[in-house]
Amino acid sequence: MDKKRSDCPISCSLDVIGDKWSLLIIRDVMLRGKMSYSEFLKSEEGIATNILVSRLAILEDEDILVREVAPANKSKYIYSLTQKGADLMPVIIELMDWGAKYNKNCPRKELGQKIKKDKAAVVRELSKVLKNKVK
Amino acid sequence: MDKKRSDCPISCSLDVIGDKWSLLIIRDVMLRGKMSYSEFLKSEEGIATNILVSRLAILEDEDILVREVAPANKSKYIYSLTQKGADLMPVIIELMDWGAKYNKNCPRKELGQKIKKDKAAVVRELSKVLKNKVK
DNA sequence: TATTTGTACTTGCATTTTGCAACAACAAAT
DNA sequence: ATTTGTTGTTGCAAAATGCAAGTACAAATA
Repeated sequence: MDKKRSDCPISCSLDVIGDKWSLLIIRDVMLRGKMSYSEFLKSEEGIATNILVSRLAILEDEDILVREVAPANKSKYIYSLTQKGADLMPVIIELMDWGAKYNKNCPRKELGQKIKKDKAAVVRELSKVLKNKVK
Repeated sequence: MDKKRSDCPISCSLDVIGDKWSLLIIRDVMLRGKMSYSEFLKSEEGIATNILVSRLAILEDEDILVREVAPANKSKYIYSLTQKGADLMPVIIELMDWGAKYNKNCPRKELGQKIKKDKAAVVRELSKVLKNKVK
């Protein structure tokens, strides 16, 4: 890890995930069931290959993601959330809520609607789901 | 604003505040009562002057902060949160909680303890407080 | 067996952002 | 008249990002 700018917990969090890409990878794993390099590459935002490699390495190094060889295909890797990674879920949910509220071109889909109606319930349910997937 | 990478609300949020500095400025205004360029400069993370100027301009442009001439001193500016800026509070709280949970050198202070005990209450109370300060 | 496809990268280079240090404009205070 | 405080600007170096092409190697296909 880079050296920290301060001991403020917000600053510490941003030291790790304060960029335009890391949380999109987390989103893909957490909410879209994506698990591999090639799936992340396909996301509509269009991350570059070198950035993706670099971010995956950082996220693994920070114990946010875990990398394992795919059982079905030895030349494939599978990325999963750790508990630390899963604990970013509320951050993701809040970013989604704020983004949907202030961007006209971001229509709320099922999850967005549910968040607007009862955010706490969404967080509770997702927390349960993720707990069973965590590595 | 830059052009958006996608219509995903998370991606849209990160387009605006997905960097290492913006949310620290918001933190200073939201939680530390800071209101001016020179106060932001003093924060322990040590933001550079050109970055600070650039971020303040973006945050103002995005209607997250409002800049006004200080009543007491015409050569001073005062930055305040808009409702859109204040609505970032839950994001900040979640980042604080996550950062405190996973960084040993980030001891929870009063607010951190309160968040750990009853996050929803903190969000509710802060939301009330901020509503009275919003420009 | 030879070739193609899929998957996960690496490399090189241009562009953009960040970091650092010094300097500038201007009002208020001394 | 000079100093201090406040909000910047400028120049340059370093780091991060973006883009395009190439590589390594296992699995699938012909």
